[in-house]
Amino acid sequence: MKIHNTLTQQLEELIPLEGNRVRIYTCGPTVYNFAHIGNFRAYIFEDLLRRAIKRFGYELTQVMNLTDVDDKTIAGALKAGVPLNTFTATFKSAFFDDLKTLNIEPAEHYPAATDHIPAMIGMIQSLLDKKHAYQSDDGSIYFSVASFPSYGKLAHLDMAGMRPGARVQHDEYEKENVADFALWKAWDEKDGAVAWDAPWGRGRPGWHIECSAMATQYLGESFDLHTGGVDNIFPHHEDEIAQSESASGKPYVRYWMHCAHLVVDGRKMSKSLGNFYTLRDILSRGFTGRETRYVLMAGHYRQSLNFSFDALTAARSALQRLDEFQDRLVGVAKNANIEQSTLNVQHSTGSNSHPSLDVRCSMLTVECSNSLLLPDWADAARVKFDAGLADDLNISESLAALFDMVHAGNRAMDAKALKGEQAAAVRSLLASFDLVLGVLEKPREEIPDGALKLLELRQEARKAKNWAESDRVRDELAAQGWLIQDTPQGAKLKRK
RNA sequence: GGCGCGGUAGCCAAGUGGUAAGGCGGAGGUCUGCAAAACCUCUAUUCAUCGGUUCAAAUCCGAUCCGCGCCUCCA
Repeated sequence: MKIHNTLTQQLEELIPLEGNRVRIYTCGPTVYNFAHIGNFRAYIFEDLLRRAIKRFGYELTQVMNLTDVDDKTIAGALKAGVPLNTFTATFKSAFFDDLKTLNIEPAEHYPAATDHIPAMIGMIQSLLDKKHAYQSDDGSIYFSVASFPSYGKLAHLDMAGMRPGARVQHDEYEKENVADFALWKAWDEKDGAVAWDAPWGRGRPGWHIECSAMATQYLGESFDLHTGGVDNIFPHHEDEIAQSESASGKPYVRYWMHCAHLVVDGRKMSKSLGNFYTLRDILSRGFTGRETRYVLMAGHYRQSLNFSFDALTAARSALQRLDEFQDRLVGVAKNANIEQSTLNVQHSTGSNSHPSLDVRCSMLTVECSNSLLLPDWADAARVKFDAGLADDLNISESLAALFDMVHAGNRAMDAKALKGEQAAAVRSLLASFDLVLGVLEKPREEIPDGALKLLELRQEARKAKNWAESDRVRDELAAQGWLIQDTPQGAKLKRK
């Protein structure tokens, strides 16, 4: 599997530092508000990466941090008049709800910053001891960029050529160098009750230190992969490298991956611009998490994605086509009396399941036992699907493989050239694709008895060639939101 | 000013030297009592513009135009 490394600006083969396990740190949300779809673009990119890594046979440990102490969370808690942890708890919980809605697989660890203050203090102390950090007059601790010669290597910035701009805050006059960044912020009135005691004084951690400290605790001083949005490259990730490598004396991360921004109407979407949609906004307009996931996933992660409601509508159509195809496969398999259990051997159901090793193995076994049954076009799709993923998550190629397969499969079924066992094998292949895509599972639709009765009524009317009655019943069902789909195999109901 | 990304059909989007994937939309067709749904077929002689290299360029080189991001706490 090849991935684009921000550090080297090149495609590189992903090779874990230790054994078969990929250790990955993904920058998570600051829990001061509902996350917006731009945030979720990043989390879905990370989810796709995670699932692809697993598909290629690696084991994986993923950490996603929750930033629950910073200027914004403190300000939010103050405004709401509640303690910090009460304030952030709401948004932590909302975040996990949203992950479920988007069928994002849970990471192995979700450390919150406020639960790891001692680890941060330890790392800062080590940096002070090694003279990589200093205390300013107000008591804050700063990292000295001058003490880390390769500063700027990730963002490819030449610090010597950088000029102090107007954005440098007035209150940063205490720093030795404008590029120096806070490891620890001395307590300030605005912080209210939010403070911890450190050997050098009371205060709270700076932003970057939490990621370094928690990554080290859960993944070690050196690990494989670190991801985030492009806007994190500088200064956040650059600073993480500086402080982590200065503290440990070891290389911090081997591969860095960053996803491009999502834009709305061609403009950067950000909380500060206020032109953002939360997942809840999308849902309230009648779109589903599944459709949203499709849109956010379907573009290459290093390409900026222009979000639109038209794209959601297009995703709905594409997903319906995939659903039809699956239903059709099941129909063909059933006609050949392929056992239901074979058809159901499949993927992670729902967002909570960890496709554990067991599930994977059984999945692979099924795929193996079925692979001999796969028609050539399906096997070609499998090869192309994997080739796309292995090429720096070229999801477009993988999706093209999927749709090629749908097309070829429909043609084969039109020609009655697909045997029941083959249909079941193709269905299994789809299920294995969905271990990565997470969008193929059709939400189960319970059809109420009333609707089924009406459908029967219509069938009787049609048998009797009573077209007026048949059409009346059809209209009645339509009024209830049901579409009748007359197929050679009989009439089916479908939600409009 | 520095660094970086991008401009491919109505829309979205792959393709980094060998003659334009895929999705949505649209147009025809099949099926059907009629419809709908579904499926099938078709839908870019051309890749921002202009030059150059090459047997061969969307792909390489140069120039130009346009859009976007980062350059201190925003995924």
